[in-house]
Amino acid sequence: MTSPRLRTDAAANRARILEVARDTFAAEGLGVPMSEIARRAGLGVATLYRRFPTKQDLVAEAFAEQMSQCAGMLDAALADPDPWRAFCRVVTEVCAMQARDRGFSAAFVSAFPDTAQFCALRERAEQGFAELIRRAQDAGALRRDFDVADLPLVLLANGGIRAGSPEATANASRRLVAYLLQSFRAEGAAALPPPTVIPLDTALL
Amino acid sequence: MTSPRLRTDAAANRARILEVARDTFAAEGLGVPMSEIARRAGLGVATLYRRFPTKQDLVAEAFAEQMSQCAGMLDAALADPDPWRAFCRVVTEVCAMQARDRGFSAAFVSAFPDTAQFCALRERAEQGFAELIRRAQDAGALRRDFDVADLPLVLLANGGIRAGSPEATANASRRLVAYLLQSFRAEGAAALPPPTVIPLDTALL
DNA sequence: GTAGAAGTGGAGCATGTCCTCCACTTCCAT
DNA sequence: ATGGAAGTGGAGGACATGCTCCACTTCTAC
Repeated sequence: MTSPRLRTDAAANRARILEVARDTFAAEGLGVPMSEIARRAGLGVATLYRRFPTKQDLVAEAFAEQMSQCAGMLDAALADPDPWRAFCRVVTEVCAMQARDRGFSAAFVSAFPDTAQFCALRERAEQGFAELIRRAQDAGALRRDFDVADLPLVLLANGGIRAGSPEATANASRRLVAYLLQSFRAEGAAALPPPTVIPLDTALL
Repeated sequence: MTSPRLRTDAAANRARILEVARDTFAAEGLGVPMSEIARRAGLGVATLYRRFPTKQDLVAEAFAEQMSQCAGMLDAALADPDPWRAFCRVVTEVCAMQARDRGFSAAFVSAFPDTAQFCALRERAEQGFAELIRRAQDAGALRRDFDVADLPLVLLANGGIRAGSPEATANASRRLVAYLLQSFRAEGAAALPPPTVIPLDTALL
């Protein structure tokens, strides 16, 4: 991939850029200008663009780690013998991650429009989550009319939560997720309007 | 207020601007440039700025109607003898409005930072909603740990819902609200993380 | 040490948005 | 009808942001 190895100083700079980008995007969202990232990394803009030809590229690499972290969470949940707990864990953890990282969901749609790698990851996530749903429903814990499309719904809703401080946001998100998980239980389930497929690309501004 | 009355043609233009602005903001959000609004109204930008010195002013006036519509919904709900139905109605209707209008929630925080009129309206809405909560809780329909701060939470979450078409958005929003209302019922209420006060100004981008 | 490839910085281009300026046009009281 | 206040349009100033160009610096293989 990165065939010709970078000079040592360049490699260090590249790493610093990514580190700064991760922190900054997490704290302030994807709206931060490239020049600001460059400034914080103590570099010129040109350097930044030499490593990451476009802002999307930078965002994509900056969030790659969290991407696989998500996949890891799913695998862990799939290994859990208790289906309801597994389901809750995934929803809770993904939402917590989203609440922690301001740019996370935006990165999802803005940075990986249709790279093969991303599509594969998404495909796997969908199938894994569908499996979790099936198990939890078969165990009688999750309501029968819960739909795969309800996960994007939860993520969209959770993505809307933005309180003042990071802590406040995290708290608010936790409470929302707790509410939602209670309504996902099979017990008192009353009728619902039908689910809606949500096209990911138009979902987030 | 508008002491020196406008010339008839100017008044007509002003009205047209507001009409166009309402439609455009509702359909495409507040991101639409002023020049675009002017173009659609068949006017120059200067005219627009003469009537509404700043974009905020235009937004504020464009959404004033919906503002009072909200107040009306609250009054209607307060007149409802069934506390739970009243509570559900307010949540459902406000969320539906928000889902219908892309600029609605953004307008709330961006356009009325601290005009006296707006503060008064908000104050009244908060007190009215608190009253609805109290009644529904006293009737044993609404869970005891539901907090006033949960309304902003719902609005924030609902504001995050953006599917492709207006219809899809409306559907998705309806489903989310249905889920939430079920978890707000007193019956199966399990423990929740504590509520968080949400500073409105920082809430929406 | 040194040549030259690799890397760098900052000015600056292109674009988009809010808003202002001012020469021109339109309405209305007389 | 007409003078002048009220209204208007579009160019363009100010600013922000993604990205490029190119003269200059730094590293590293020899």
